[in-house]
Amino acid sequence: MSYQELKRGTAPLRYFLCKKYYIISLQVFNVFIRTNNVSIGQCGFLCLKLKQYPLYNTFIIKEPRVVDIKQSLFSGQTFLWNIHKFDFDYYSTLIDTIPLFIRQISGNEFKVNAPVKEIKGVALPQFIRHYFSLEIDIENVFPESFSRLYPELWVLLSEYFPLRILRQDPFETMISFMCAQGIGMHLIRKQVSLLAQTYGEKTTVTFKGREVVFHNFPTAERLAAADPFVLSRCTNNNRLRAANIIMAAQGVAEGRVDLKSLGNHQISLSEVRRRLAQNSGIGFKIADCIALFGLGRFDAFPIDTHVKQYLGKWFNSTTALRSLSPATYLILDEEARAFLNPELAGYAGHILFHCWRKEVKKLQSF
DNA sequence: CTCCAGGTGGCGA
DNA sequence: TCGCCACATGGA
Repeated sequence: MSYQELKRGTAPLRYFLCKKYYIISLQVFNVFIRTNNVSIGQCGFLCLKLKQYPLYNTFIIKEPRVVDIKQSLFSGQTFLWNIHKFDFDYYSTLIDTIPLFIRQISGNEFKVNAPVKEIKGVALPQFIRHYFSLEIDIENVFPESFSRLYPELWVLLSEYFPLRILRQDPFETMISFMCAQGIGMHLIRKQVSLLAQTYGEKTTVTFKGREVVFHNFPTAERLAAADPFVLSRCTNNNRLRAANIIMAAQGVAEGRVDLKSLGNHQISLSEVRRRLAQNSGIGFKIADCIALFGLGRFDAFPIDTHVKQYLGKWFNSTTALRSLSPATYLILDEEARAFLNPELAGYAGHILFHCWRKEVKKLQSF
């Protein structure tokens, strides 16, 4: 099959529901797999666990392209990489599954299907639109004046406009970001993964004749009843973090922490932040992350070490030179809202965040 | 060996 | 309010 033939063929988005998980079988974005410089076929189906872990809080939709599978898996630049990355990091079974997919694609089972009618349009099921926040238009994310005020930055940023912020489960987001304090992404992912494996319900799914094992993210009740010492094996042996997670889970399980009501956009952002930060182990930054990724509050603007850095470098904030105390945090938050659209400050901030990490810091991990 | 990773909270000046 | 420090591990 020639490359041109492959390029013409795309398949509709298909999806199906397995318990809490959506597994998407997709060929939508005209992604092609290529190994050793030889195209072996269109990516027939990438198994994407749609309801993935909150640290993977972004998703990039790019134009049709050919990707080198090895390069894309490890260079971290492409849409395809992101999909694989979800699966590879968390499910060893899927590490075996992907090569299997490739074999199937390269064999007789591969078929070219009908073209996709809509990718960003209404043809996509509503939950997909919602999950990928497809209703957010990049035109509104940055104020009109932004490209005039920061022309060089604008060029860098444009590469990141297809980035979507995912609307994820609030509890899962809360616990996951509690694991994300002052350590690298590698360890953060490991912790979340261990929590799921240790306390999450096991689900076996038959997919294309193969058994695929998933672990649901643990329920609040399950974590609330956990032993701190045992749970600390999942939190980098950090007893304090383990205890905080258990207390937070107890709060949710007992209804003291009502994440659902916090999702009400009538409540002011500062009130959401205040209530979340009442939990031990949750400061302003984690609270804003929960709001942004778990509560769909795209106005929430989490400030971490990277954000602080780009506020100083790109926007000449002298406040960013100070240490990140709660007081400094609030000032930086105000400053950022002055040159961003306050309603979507967090959405813009996340685009800036990834642009900073990749283009300036040259970090590989998403 | 040192420094830094998508922080938080406790402490003393 | 502000500057340190512990918390814990691992990769560069």
